[in-house]
Amino acid sequence: MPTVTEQTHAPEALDLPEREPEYVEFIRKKSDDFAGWYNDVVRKAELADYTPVRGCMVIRPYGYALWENIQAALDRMIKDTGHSNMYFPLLIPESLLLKEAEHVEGFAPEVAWVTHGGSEKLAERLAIRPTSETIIGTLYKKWIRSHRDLPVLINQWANVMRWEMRTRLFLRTAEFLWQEGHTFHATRDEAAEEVAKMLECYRVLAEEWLAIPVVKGKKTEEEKFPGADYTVSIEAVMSDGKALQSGTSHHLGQNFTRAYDINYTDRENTRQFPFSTSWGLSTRIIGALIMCHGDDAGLIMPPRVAPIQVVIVPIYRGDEQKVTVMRAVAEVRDALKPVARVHVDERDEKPGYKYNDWELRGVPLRIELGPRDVEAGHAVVVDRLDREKHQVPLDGIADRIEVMLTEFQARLFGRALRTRESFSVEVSTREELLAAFAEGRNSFAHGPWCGDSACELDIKEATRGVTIRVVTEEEPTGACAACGKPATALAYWARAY
RNA sequence: CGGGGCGUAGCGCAGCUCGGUAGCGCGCGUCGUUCGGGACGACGAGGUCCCGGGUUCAAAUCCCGGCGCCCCGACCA
Repeated sequence: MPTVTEQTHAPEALDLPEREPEYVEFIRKKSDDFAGWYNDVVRKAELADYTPVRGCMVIRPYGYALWENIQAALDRMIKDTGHSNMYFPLLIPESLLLKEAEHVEGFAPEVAWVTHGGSEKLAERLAIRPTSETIIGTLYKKWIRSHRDLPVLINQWANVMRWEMRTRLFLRTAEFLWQEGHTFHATRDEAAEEVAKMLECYRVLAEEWLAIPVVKGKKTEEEKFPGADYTVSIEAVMSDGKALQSGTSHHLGQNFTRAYDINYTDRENTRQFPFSTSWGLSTRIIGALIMCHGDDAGLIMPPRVAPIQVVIVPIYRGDEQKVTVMRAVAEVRDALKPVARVHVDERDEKPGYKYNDWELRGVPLRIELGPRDVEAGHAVVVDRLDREKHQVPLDGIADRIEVMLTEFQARLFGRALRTRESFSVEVSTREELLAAFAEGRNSFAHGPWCGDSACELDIKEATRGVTIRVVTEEEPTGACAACGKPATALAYWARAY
């Protein structure tokens, strides 16, 4: 300890820890206020913002670049599994929407209507699509004639609108972007195969691209899509312990094809109704990414979809150093281009400002390059997950960065998996199930279930909102954890977004 | 749809109780000094105080009526 006469700093500085803060807080703390933290991250990382339009957000360039990367990955999978993209109208005549009873009932409360064209009142009002089964079915009625026309495998990337009571950026907005796949098949089994195949695509997207571990399973009667025979989904656990449905795939049976009179002639020359499916994944998945991976410093982007994977922050003083440093920066940038999405931050700001800024935006790797580094022939690479600083030789830096990005992706997934495990609890009695959610606690509970809707609603009531996210094929052991009746499935209970 | 909160500079807010020149912080612009974890100084630009009525010599402030947004519940990808 320095004596008083040796002090070179303000006296109070001596009482503070030696260590510099690792980051500065510009956003609310995740542990204090999860919802506030989420909002701050979305807006300050410039993913999205509110607009003058009720419940509708603007997706800003950084957020849209992320969505485009997600889209590109999923679009590839959709095409590789034999589907073609097309585009249907935004507006759906009311009469079309009304044909499938359950479907209407499910969506009616949240449909927005167009009632006028110019100054003229329309004879029939038009719904702004909340989903497109009805318009697509109506058109395919014209095009499906023979068993030779099947299967129909199509997808569209579109916006849809649902007049939600309460909205949250990305998680629930009145207008959102998604893809909706729609297929028609000759047999129930073939449609079932399709439903499973597309859910698997969603799992791959979530786990392998977004580093979000998910549970695949079937929705209960309470939670399934209006008009579906059954719905399957991928469920992810956020870092606050709440679950988020992140992609769904529906077996529509013949419900829609009967309602819309879509039929074909089979080999035996008899009239048949095809079986249809639909499946969708929306910009909501970005909300999952944020809540799954983010920390107190902001976002953490999975490298495979990160708009910027590596950011280079040049450090220099004066023009002479600038020339030397920028030459090295250009070399590193060019070396990295073939292996990574790289960005050089040339803004006229101090390095510390840039560090915080890029951490908030979740860029996986940051390269700091200053005169000392150029001199020594290395770069300082800082990892967004643990903020460890690594000295990496400039010679062969691209190979090293490529490996680091791959490792980052795997570590991020591992971390998310551990988070989910920390909320996971196996329950076999009602007491255990209720305890898992006591006093507003969040858990991801799994245990045997009887399959009864009344039982599910009873738990929802008793816990103020806990629902069965999915049930899986796994063989249940023991009696229903909720009510003690014989179990028919293994269920996952959680509070959900 | 129930409950709560808020509309004042780009953003965050104070001022309103008790009417009298519209403020603070951040950000923004110019210049200078700075630059290895959000620097500092000087000067400067920026306002239908959500809208409409009313009271008053005078309204951001008081009264009446709208509108909008956010948060918490019920419903939902």
